[in-house]
Amino acid sequence: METENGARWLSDEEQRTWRTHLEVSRLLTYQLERDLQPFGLTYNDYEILVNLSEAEDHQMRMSDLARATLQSKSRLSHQITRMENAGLVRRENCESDRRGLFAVLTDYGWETMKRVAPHHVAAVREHFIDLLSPQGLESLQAALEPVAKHLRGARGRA
Amino acid sequence: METENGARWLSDEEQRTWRTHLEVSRLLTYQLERDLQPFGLTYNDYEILVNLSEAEDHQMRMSDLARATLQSKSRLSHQITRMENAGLVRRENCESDRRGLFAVLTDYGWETMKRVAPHHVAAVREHFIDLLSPQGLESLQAALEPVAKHLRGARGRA
DNA sequence: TTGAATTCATTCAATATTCAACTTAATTTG
DNA sequence: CAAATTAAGTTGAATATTGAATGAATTCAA
Repeated sequence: METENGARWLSDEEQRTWRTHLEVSRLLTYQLERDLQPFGLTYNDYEILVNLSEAEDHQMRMSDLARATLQSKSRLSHQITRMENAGLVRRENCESDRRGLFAVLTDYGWETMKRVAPHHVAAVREHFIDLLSPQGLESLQAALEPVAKHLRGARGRA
Repeated sequence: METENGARWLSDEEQRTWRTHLEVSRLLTYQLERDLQPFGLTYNDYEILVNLSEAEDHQMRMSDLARATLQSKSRLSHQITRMENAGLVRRENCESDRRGLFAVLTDYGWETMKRVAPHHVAAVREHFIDLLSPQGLESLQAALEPVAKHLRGARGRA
Protein backbone atom coordinates (compact mmCIF):
# COMPACT_ATOMS: atom_id res chain seq x y z
CA MET A 1 0.00 0.00 0.00
CA GLU A 2 3.04 2.26 -0.11
CA THR A 3 4.97 3.30 -3.15
CA GLU A 4 8.71 2.88 -3.10
CA ASN A 5 9.30 6.45 -2.13
CA GLY A 6 6.80 6.39 0.70
CA ALA A 7 3.74 7.88 -0.97
CA ARG A 8 0.46 6.19 -0.17
CA TRP A 9 -1.54 4.73 -3.05
CA LEU A 10 -5.24 5.28 -3.31
CA SER A 11 -7.59 2.74 -1.81
CA ASP A 12 -10.12 1.17 -4.12
CA GLU A 13 -12.82 3.50 -2.96
CA GLU A 14 -10.60 6.53 -3.25
CA GLN A 15 -9.61 5.53 -6.71
CA ARG A 16 -13.18 4.90 -7.77
CA THR A 17 -14.30 8.28 -6.48
CA TRP A 18 -11.37 10.06 -8.07
CA ARG A 19 -12.03 8.49 -11.42
CA THR A 20 -15.72 9.18 -11.26
CA HIS A 21 -15.07 12.81 -10.51
CA LEU A 22 -12.64 13.01 -13.39
CA GLU A 23 -14.98 11.30 -15.76
CA VAL A 24 -17.93 13.49 -14.84
CA SER A 25 -15.94 16.60 -15.17
CA ARG A 26 -14.66 15.66 -18.61
CA LEU A 27 -17.87 14.31 -20.05
CA LEU A 28 -19.84 17.22 -18.70
CA THR A 29 -17.62 19.82 -20.31
CA TYR A 30 -17.78 17.85 -23.49
CA GLN A 31 -21.56 17.64 -23.38
CA LEU A 32 -22.16 21.28 -22.52
CA GLU A 33 -19.80 22.31 -25.25
CA ARG A 34 -21.87 20.28 -27.64
CA ASP A 35 -25.11 21.81 -26.43
CA LEU A 36 -23.71 25.26 -27.18
CA GLN A 37 -22.57 24.41 -30.68
CA PRO A 38 -25.91 25.09 -32.38
CA PHE A 39 -25.61 28.67 -31.13
CA GLY A 40 -22.15 29.06 -32.57
CA LEU A 41 -20.53 29.49 -29.17
CA THR A 42 -17.78 27.58 -27.47
CA TYR A 43 -17.91 27.03 -23.75
CA ASN A 44 -15.13 29.53 -23.42
CA ASP A 45 -17.14 32.13 -25.33
CA TYR A 46 -20.09 31.45 -23.10
CA GLU A 47 -18.12 31.82 -19.90
CA ILE A 48 -16.89 35.19 -20.99
CA LEU A 49 -20.40 36.29 -21.84
CA VAL A 50 -21.53 35.16 -18.38
CA ASN A 51 -18.79 37.07 -16.65
CA LEU A 52 -19.40 40.24 -18.58
CA SER A 53 -23.15 39.93 -18.19
CA GLU A 54 -22.80 39.77 -14.44
CA ALA A 55 -20.24 42.56 -14.26
CA GLU A 56 -21.06 46.17 -13.57
CA ASP A 57 -21.77 48.02 -16.83
CA HIS A 58 -21.23 44.78 -18.67
CA GLN A 59 -17.51 45.35 -18.71
CA MET A 60 -14.37 43.99 -17.10
CA ARG A 61 -10.69 44.68 -17.23
CA MET A 62 -8.79 42.16 -19.32
CA SER A 63 -6.73 40.98 -16.36
CA ASP A 64 -9.76 40.47 -14.16
CA LEU A 65 -11.54 38.59 -16.87
CA ALA A 66 -8.50 36.40 -17.43
CA ARG A 67 -8.34 35.62 -13.72
CA ALA A 68 -12.07 34.97 -13.49
CA THR A 69 -12.05 32.57 -16.40
CA LEU A 70 -8.77 30.92 -15.43
CA GLN A 71 -6.93 31.65 -18.61
CA SER A 72 -3.64 33.30 -19.41
CA LYS A 73 -3.62 36.90 -20.53
CA SER A 74 -2.33 35.78 -23.86
CA ARG A 75 -5.11 33.32 -24.41
CA LEU A 76 -7.74 35.82 -23.35
CA SER A 77 -6.31 38.42 -25.65
CA HIS A 78 -6.72 36.11 -28.63
CA GLN A 79 -10.10 34.99 -27.41
CA ILE A 80 -11.40 38.54 -27.12
CA THR A 81 -10.08 39.34 -30.56
CA ARG A 82 -12.14 36.49 -31.94
CA MET A 83 -15.22 37.53 -30.02
CA GLU A 84 -14.68 41.08 -31.17
CA ASN A 85 -14.65 39.88 -34.75
CA ALA A 86 -17.86 38.02 -34.03
CA GLY A 87 -19.39 41.25 -32.72
CA LEU A 88 -20.01 39.93 -29.21
CA VAL A 89 -17.66 42.24 -27.32
CA ARG A 90 -15.52 45.28 -27.96
CA ARG A 91 -12.40 46.68 -26.33
CA GLU A 92 -12.48 50.05 -24.67
CA ASN A 93 -9.71 52.09 -23.16
CA CYS A 94 -9.45 52.61 -19.45
CA GLU A 95 -8.94 56.22 -18.47
CA SER A 96 -7.76 55.74 -14.93
CA ASP A 97 -5.01 53.32 -15.93
CA ARG A 98 -3.85 53.95 -19.43
CA ARG A 99 -2.19 50.56 -19.75
CA GLY A 100 -5.53 48.93 -19.21
CA LEU A 101 -8.42 47.88 -21.40
CA PHE A 102 -11.96 46.89 -20.77
CA ALA A 103 -13.72 44.10 -22.55
CA VAL A 104 -17.27 45.34 -23.00
CA LEU A 105 -20.34 43.37 -23.94
CA THR A 106 -21.94 44.73 -27.10
CA ASP A 107 -25.70 44.90 -27.50
CA TYR A 108 -25.46 41.90 -29.75
CA GLY A 109 -23.41 40.10 -27.12
CA TRP A 110 -26.04 40.82 -24.51
CA GLU A 111 -28.86 39.73 -26.79
CA THR A 112 -26.95 36.55 -27.52
CA MET A 113 -26.49 35.90 -23.84
CA LYS A 114 -30.18 36.34 -23.10
CA ARG A 115 -31.08 34.07 -25.95
CA VAL A 116 -28.62 31.29 -25.17
CA ALA A 117 -28.59 31.23 -21.37
CA PRO A 118 -31.93 29.42 -20.96
CA HIS A 119 -30.76 26.62 -23.18
CA HIS A 120 -27.49 26.35 -21.37
CA VAL A 121 -29.19 26.28 -18.00
CA ALA A 122 -31.52 23.60 -19.26
CA ALA A 123 -28.49 21.57 -20.30
CA VAL A 124 -26.86 22.01 -16.91
CA ARG A 125 -30.07 20.74 -15.34
CA GLU A 126 -30.45 17.85 -17.68
CA HIS A 127 -26.90 16.63 -17.42
CA PHE A 128 -26.07 17.48 -13.85
CA ILE A 129 -28.35 19.23 -11.41
CA ASP A 130 -31.49 17.21 -12.01
CA LEU A 131 -29.54 13.99 -11.57
CA LEU A 132 -28.67 14.89 -7.99
CA SER A 133 -30.94 14.26 -5.06
CA PRO A 134 -31.41 17.15 -2.61
CA GLN A 135 -28.93 15.51 -0.27
CA GLY A 136 -26.67 14.78 -3.20
CA LEU A 137 -26.61 18.45 -4.02
CA GLU A 138 -25.95 19.43 -0.48
CA SER A 139 -23.24 16.90 0.22
CA LEU A 140 -21.54 17.66 -3.05
CA GLN A 141 -21.24 21.29 -2.11
CA ALA A 142 -20.08 20.38 1.39
CA ALA A 143 -17.44 18.01 0.06
CA LEU A 144 -16.15 20.17 -2.76
CA GLU A 145 -16.10 23.61 -1.21
CA PRO A 146 -12.99 22.88 0.91
CA VAL A 147 -11.27 21.48 -2.14
CA ALA A 148 -12.10 24.62 -4.07
CA LYS A 149 -10.79 26.73 -1.24
CA HIS A 150 -7.55 24.78 -1.15
CA LEU A 151 -7.07 25.03 -4.89
CA ARG A 152 -7.79 28.74 -5.03
CA GLY A 153 -4.96 29.14 -2.56
CA ALA A 154 -2.63 26.78 -4.39
CA ARG A 155 -3.20 28.72 -7.57
CA GLY A 156 -1.69 31.83 -6.03
CA ARG A 157 1.36 30.00 -4.68
CA ALA A 158 2.45 29.23 -8.24
CA MET B 1 -37.99 31.65 -11.51
CA GLU B 2 -38.80 30.68 -15.06
CA THR B 3 -37.05 31.82 -18.18
CA GLU B 4 -39.12 33.21 -21.01
CA ASN B 5 -39.20 29.93 -22.82
CA GLY B 6 -40.18 27.97 -19.77
CA ALA B 7 -36.84 26.60 -18.59
CA ARG B 8 -36.28 26.69 -14.87
CA TRP B 9 -33.33 28.69 -13.58
CA LEU B 10 -31.04 27.29 -10.94
CA SER B 11 -31.76 28.04 -7.32
CA ASP B 12 -29.03 29.73 -5.34
CA GLU B 13 -27.90 26.46 -3.88
CA GLU B 14 -27.97 24.71 -7.20
CA GLN B 15 -25.96 27.46 -8.74
CA ARG B 16 -23.45 27.47 -5.93
CA THR B 17 -22.93 23.72 -6.20
CA TRP B 18 -22.68 23.83 -9.94
CA ARG B 19 -20.08 26.56 -9.86
CA THR B 20 -18.09 24.85 -7.15
CA HIS B 21 -18.00 21.66 -9.14
CA LEU B 22 -16.87 23.56 -12.20
CA GLU B 23 -14.22 25.45 -10.33
CA VAL B 24 -12.83 22.34 -8.68
CA SER B 25 -12.72 20.48 -11.90
CA ARG B 26 -10.86 23.27 -13.69
CA LEU B 27 -8.43 24.16 -10.95
CA LEU B 28 -7.65 20.54 -10.27
CA THR B 29 -6.78 19.78 -13.86
CA TYR B 30 -4.68 22.88 -13.90
CA GLN B 31 -2.88 21.92 -10.72
CA LEU B 32 -2.23 18.32 -11.68
CA GLU B 33 -0.96 19.44 -15.03
CA ARG B 34 1.47 21.68 -13.24
CA ASP B 35 2.61 18.91 -10.93
CA LEU B 36 3.46 16.80 -13.96
CA GLN B 37 5.46 19.50 -15.69
CA PRO B 38 8.76 18.78 -13.91
CA PHE B 39 8.61 15.30 -15.43
CA GLY B 40 8.10 16.65 -18.90
CA LEU B 41 4.65 15.13 -19.24
CA THR B 42 1.30 16.70 -19.94
CA TYR B 43 -1.79 15.34 -18.30
CA ASN B 44 -2.76 13.89 -21.62
CA ASP B 45 0.56 12.06 -21.88
CA TYR B 46 0.08 10.73 -18.39
CA GLU B 47 -3.41 9.46 -19.04
CA ILE B 48 -2.22 7.53 -22.02
CA LEU B 49 0.59 6.01 -19.99
CA VAL B 50 -1.94 5.00 -17.34
CA ASN B 51 -4.21 3.36 -19.85
CA LEU B 52 -1.44 1.45 -21.53
CA SER B 53 0.08 0.45 -18.20
CA GLU B 54 -3.16 -1.08 -17.10
CA ALA B 55 -3.83 -2.78 -20.42
CA GLU B 56 -2.95 -6.33 -21.23
CA ASP B 57 0.56 -6.56 -22.68
CA HIS B 58 0.85 -2.81 -22.22
CA GLN B 59 -0.87 -2.22 -25.50
CA MET B 60 -4.15 -0.95 -26.84
CA ARG B 61 -5.75 -0.40 -30.19
CA MET B 62 -5.76 3.22 -31.27
CA SER B 63 -9.55 3.39 -31.35
CA ASP B 64 -9.92 1.93 -27.90
CA LEU B 65 -7.35 4.27 -26.52
CA ALA B 66 -9.08 7.21 -28.15
CA ARG B 67 -12.38 6.16 -26.61
CA ALA B 68 -10.83 5.55 -23.20
CA THR B 69 -9.16 8.93 -23.10
CA LEU B 70 -12.09 10.76 -24.65
CA GLN B 71 -10.26 12.20 -27.60
CA SER B 72 -10.83 12.15 -31.32
CA LYS B 73 -8.92 9.66 -33.41
CA SER B 74 -7.13 12.49 -35.09
CA ARG B 75 -5.99 14.05 -31.87
CA LEU B 76 -4.82 10.72 -30.54
CA SER B 77 -2.94 10.02 -33.72
CA HIS B 78 -0.98 13.25 -33.39
CA GLN B 79 -0.54 12.68 -29.69
CA ILE B 80 0.89 9.20 -30.18
CA THR B 81 3.22 10.51 -32.84
CA ARG B 82 4.60 12.97 -30.32
CA MET B 83 4.92 10.32 -27.64
CA GLU B 84 6.56 8.04 -30.15
CA ASN B 85 9.12 10.74 -30.87
CA ALA B 86 9.65 11.06 -27.14
CA GLY B 87 10.29 7.31 -26.96
CA LEU B 88 7.39 6.59 -24.61
CA VAL B 89 5.31 4.42 -26.95
CA ARG B 90 5.58 2.79 -30.32
CA ARG B 91 3.05 1.72 -32.94
CA GLU B 92 2.69 -1.89 -33.88
CA ASN B 93 0.59 -3.53 -36.55
CA CYS B 94 -2.42 -5.61 -35.71
CA GLU B 95 -2.49 -8.94 -37.46
CA SER B 96 -6.11 -9.84 -36.96
CA ASP B 97 -7.34 -6.55 -38.41
CA ARG B 98 -4.90 -5.12 -40.84
CA ARG B 99 -6.43 -1.68 -40.75
CA GLY B 100 -5.62 -1.56 -37.06
CA LEU B 101 -2.67 -0.46 -35.01
CA PHE B 102 -1.62 -0.94 -31.43
CA ALA B 103 -0.06 1.73 -29.34
CA VAL B 104 2.48 -0.11 -27.20
CA LEU B 105 4.26 1.13 -24.11
CA THR B 106 8.04 1.03 -24.56
CA ASP B 107 10.35 0.00 -21.75
CA TYR B 108 11.21 3.62 -21.32
CA GLY B 109 7.51 4.49 -21.20
CA TRP B 110 6.95 1.90 -18.50
CA GLU B 111 9.94 3.09 -16.50
CA THR B 112 8.64 6.62 -16.81
CA MET B 113 5.25 5.55 -15.58
CA LYS B 114 6.69 3.79 -12.54
CA ARG B 115 8.81 6.78 -11.74
CA VAL B 116 6.11 9.43 -12.15
CA ALA B 117 3.01 7.69 -10.82
CA PRO B 118 3.89 8.04 -7.12
CA HIS B 119 4.29 11.77 -7.50
CA HIS B 120 1.05 12.06 -9.38
CA VAL B 121 -0.80 10.03 -6.80
CA ALA B 122 0.66 12.19 -4.08
CA ALA B 123 -0.65 15.23 -5.94
CA VAL B 124 -4.10 13.71 -6.27
CA ARG B 125 -4.06 13.11 -2.53
CA GLU B 126 -2.80 16.53 -1.66
CA HIS B 127 -5.22 18.43 -3.85
CA PHE B 128 -8.27 16.25 -3.67
CA ILE B 129 -8.56 12.98 -1.80
CA ASP B 130 -7.03 14.06 1.49
CA LEU B 131 -9.31 17.07 1.60
CA LEU B 132 -12.38 14.88 1.72
CA SER B 133 -13.75 13.34 4.88
CA PRO B 134 -14.67 9.65 4.73
CA GLN B 135 -18.32 10.60 4.34
CA GLY B 136 -17.32 13.25 1.85
CA LEU B 137 -15.65 10.60 -0.23
CA GLU B 138 -18.57 8.28 0.00
CA SER B 139 -21.26 10.83 -0.71
CA LEU B 140 -19.28 12.23 -3.60
CA GLN B 141 -19.17 8.85 -5.24
CA ALA B 142 -22.85 8.27 -4.51
CA ALA B 143 -23.82 11.62 -5.99
CA LEU B 144 -21.59 11.54 -9.06
CA GLU B 145 -21.90 7.95 -10.19
CA PRO B 146 -25.42 8.43 -11.60
CA VAL B 147 -24.25 11.53 -13.39
CA ALA B 148 -21.37 9.60 -14.90
CA LYS B 149 -23.74 6.88 -15.96
CA HIS B 150 -26.04 9.37 -17.60
CA LEU B 151 -23.20 11.09 -19.43
CA ARG B 152 -21.67 7.87 -20.66
CA GLY B 153 -25.00 7.15 -22.24
CA ALA B 154 -25.41 10.64 -23.66
CA ARG B 155 -22.00 10.40 -25.28
CA GLY B 156 -23.13 7.54 -27.43
CA ARG B 157 -26.34 9.26 -28.53
CA ALA B 158 -24.24 11.90 -30.27
C1' DT C 1 12.95 62.43 -8.69
C1' DT C 2 15.04 59.20 -11.14
C1' DG C 3 16.03 54.48 -11.87
C1' DA C 4 14.38 49.77 -10.99
C1' DA C 5 10.77 46.74 -10.59
C1' DT C 6 5.93 45.58 -11.49
C1' DT C 7 1.70 45.46 -13.99
C1' DC C 8 -1.28 45.43 -18.20
C1' DA C 9 -1.79 43.81 -22.38
C1' DT C 10 -0.28 42.33 -26.94
C1' DT C 11 2.58 39.87 -30.38
C1' DC C 12 5.25 36.23 -32.44
C1' DA C 13 6.77 31.70 -32.87
C1' DA C 14 6.25 27.03 -31.40
C1' DT C 15 2.83 23.45 -30.18
C1' DA C 16 -1.42 21.40 -30.01
C1' DT C 17 -6.15 20.63 -31.54
C1' DT C 18 -9.84 20.37 -34.78
C1' DC C 19 -12.14 19.25 -38.95
C1' DA C 20 -12.57 17.48 -43.37
C1' DA C 21 -10.51 14.65 -46.85
C1' DC C 22 -8.30 10.51 -47.75
C1' DT C 23 -6.43 5.49 -47.80
C1' DT C 24 -6.86 0.98 -46.82
C1' DA C 25 -9.24 -2.94 -44.96
C1' DA C 26 -13.40 -5.21 -43.36
C1' DT C 27 -18.31 -5.93 -43.56
C1' DT C 28 -22.80 -5.78 -45.38
C1' DT C 29 -26.27 -6.51 -48.83
C1' DG C 30 -28.73 -7.38 -52.95
C1' DC D 1 -19.45 -12.20 -55.29
C1' DA D 2 -19.32 -7.36 -56.65
C1' DA D 3 -20.73 -2.93 -55.20
C1' DA D 4 -21.69 -0.13 -51.46
C1' DT D 5 -21.07 0.94 -46.74
C1' DT D 6 -18.76 1.15 -42.64
C1' DA D 7 -14.59 1.20 -39.70
C1' DA D 8 -9.58 2.14 -38.52
C1' DG D 9 -6.33 5.29 -38.80
C1' DT D 10 -3.55 9.10 -40.95
C1' DT D 11 -2.75 13.53 -43.06
C1' DG D 12 -2.77 18.48 -43.94
C1' DA D 13 -4.63 22.88 -43.51
C1' DA D 14 -7.03 25.96 -40.48
C1' DT D 15 -7.63 27.30 -35.93
C1' DA D 16 -6.45 27.69 -31.03
C1' DT D 17 -3.26 27.65 -27.18
C1' DT D 18 1.07 28.38 -24.93
C1' DG D 19 5.14 30.73 -23.42
C1' DA D 20 8.63 33.95 -23.98
C1' DA D 21 9.62 38.51 -25.46
C1' DT D 22 8.10 43.15 -25.96
C1' DG D 23 6.22 47.87 -25.12
C1' DA D 24 4.10 51.06 -22.49
C1' DA D 25 2.24 52.87 -18.13
C1' DT D 26 2.46 52.67 -13.16
C1' DT D 27 4.41 52.00 -8.68
C1' DC D 28 8.12 51.57 -5.54
C1' DA D 29 12.23 52.92 -3.11
C1' DA D 30 16.39 55.30 -2.21
